[in-house]
Amino acid sequence: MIGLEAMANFTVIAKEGEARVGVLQTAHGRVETPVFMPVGTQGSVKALDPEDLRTAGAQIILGNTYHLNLRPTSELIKQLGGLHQFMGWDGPILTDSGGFQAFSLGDMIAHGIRKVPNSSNKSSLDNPTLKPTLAKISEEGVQFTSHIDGSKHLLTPERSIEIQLNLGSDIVLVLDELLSPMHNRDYARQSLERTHRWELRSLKYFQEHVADSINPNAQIFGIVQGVYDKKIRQAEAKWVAEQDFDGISIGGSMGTSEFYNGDDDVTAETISIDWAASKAIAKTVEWVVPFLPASWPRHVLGIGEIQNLFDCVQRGADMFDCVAATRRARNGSLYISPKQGGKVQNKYTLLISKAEYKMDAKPIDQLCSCYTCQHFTRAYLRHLYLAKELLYYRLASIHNVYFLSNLMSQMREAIQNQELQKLKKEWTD
RNA sequence: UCCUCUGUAGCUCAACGGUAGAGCAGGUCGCUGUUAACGACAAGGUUGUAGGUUCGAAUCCUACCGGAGGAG
Repeated sequence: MIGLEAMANFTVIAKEGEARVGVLQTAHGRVETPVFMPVGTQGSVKALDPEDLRTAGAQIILGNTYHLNLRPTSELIKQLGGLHQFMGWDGPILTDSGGFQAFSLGDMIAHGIRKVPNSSNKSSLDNPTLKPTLAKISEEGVQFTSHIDGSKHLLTPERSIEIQLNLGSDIVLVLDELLSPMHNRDYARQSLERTHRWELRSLKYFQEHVADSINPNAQIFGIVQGVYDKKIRQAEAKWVAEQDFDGISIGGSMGTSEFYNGDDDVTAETISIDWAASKAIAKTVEWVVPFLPASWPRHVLGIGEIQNLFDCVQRGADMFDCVAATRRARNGSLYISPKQGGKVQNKYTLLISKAEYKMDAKPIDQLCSCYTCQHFTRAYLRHLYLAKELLYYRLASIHNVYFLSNLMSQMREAIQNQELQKLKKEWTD
């Protein structure tokens, strides 16, 4: 039954400064925010099944338009009842539009850069090397060359939404283009105008087709792009805020480069790549939030390192997705709390491969109540990791997902008690 | 007992008589809308031993020691 009294999809229930606790209603249940969303690119949060996800505290997960449409195709998934049914996850799903792949398979390769620059890849920013890419952008959309079989696929804004509706996504994202720190201002301006057109095309297609999709109560989020430039970001935020979206994703949060500088207390002379990696993301959130409707959930795309979570929540962000938790887990990097040695410098992680854990009978984190920490030692996990035992990937991923879910839960409680600053201090001092 | 082959990094193997290298293991790191169970870096050596030939030997010769195979 279509709700006559169009219930708000998002309700803010507590605030501390700009930070807020909210409840997001989706077609597959409610989500308490601020929330961390594990990434399940290909219809699976790598190494975890839906039950693992639940016990690890995941409320909502992310799926991917580009990957799922290449394989097994969104039409197949639709025929099998949609992504929820296909993968056995009955909770909320947010789907990315494929915009990130246009970037990561395109200019990110061409420019030889990483999403978030750091000192170790500064040289590549200084010396771009042009390499063959798998994605080309035009007004029509993104022309992909499949990384699987080399076949060509045109992803238009309309097609992106069609795919996401086929998947039965609860939160659909408009197709956007990310800007690389290597792009010049001319390119940036043209790209942003094109992204506006893509967003409107996405929205139109969504409005015309969602009612007939397998998830008629799906929502659609706009995306605010822009570079690391205060004025541009705010103008973009203003534009997106005027459109008929259910929420917003803040995209292109990727540090910065010497080309852009919109911050008052940073000059081209003092800016550094390291500074950018740690601060630019939070600054971007800070800049755009005042221009966004308070009733819109605010999602920061692709962000999820612990310091960034604190910085962005504090500035009014509600939702985060990030591959870091699960990728780090698989690569031997496991989250630890401050009392266990976690700090900004080590990104709140330990490297389980280190020789010092060879005989360590303690859990990863003695304060953690995840399944892994309740049952297994560092020594055992190190052994599994070095032996490349499959069990390692599951146990490590359970821990990292639980750890971030639990951290977000602590943040929600802290905000309700006006103690977010105190909690942040405990983590960052 | 004889014949053949073979001894190089912890392991498996490269290197025309001309600066001994690689993969793996082990070590230290990196990872932010996943092309990522991935990637980077450093370390690691009296080339089985003892002689000889040579400007120069892991490489050629001799002996010994260790291993594999064959014949008896």
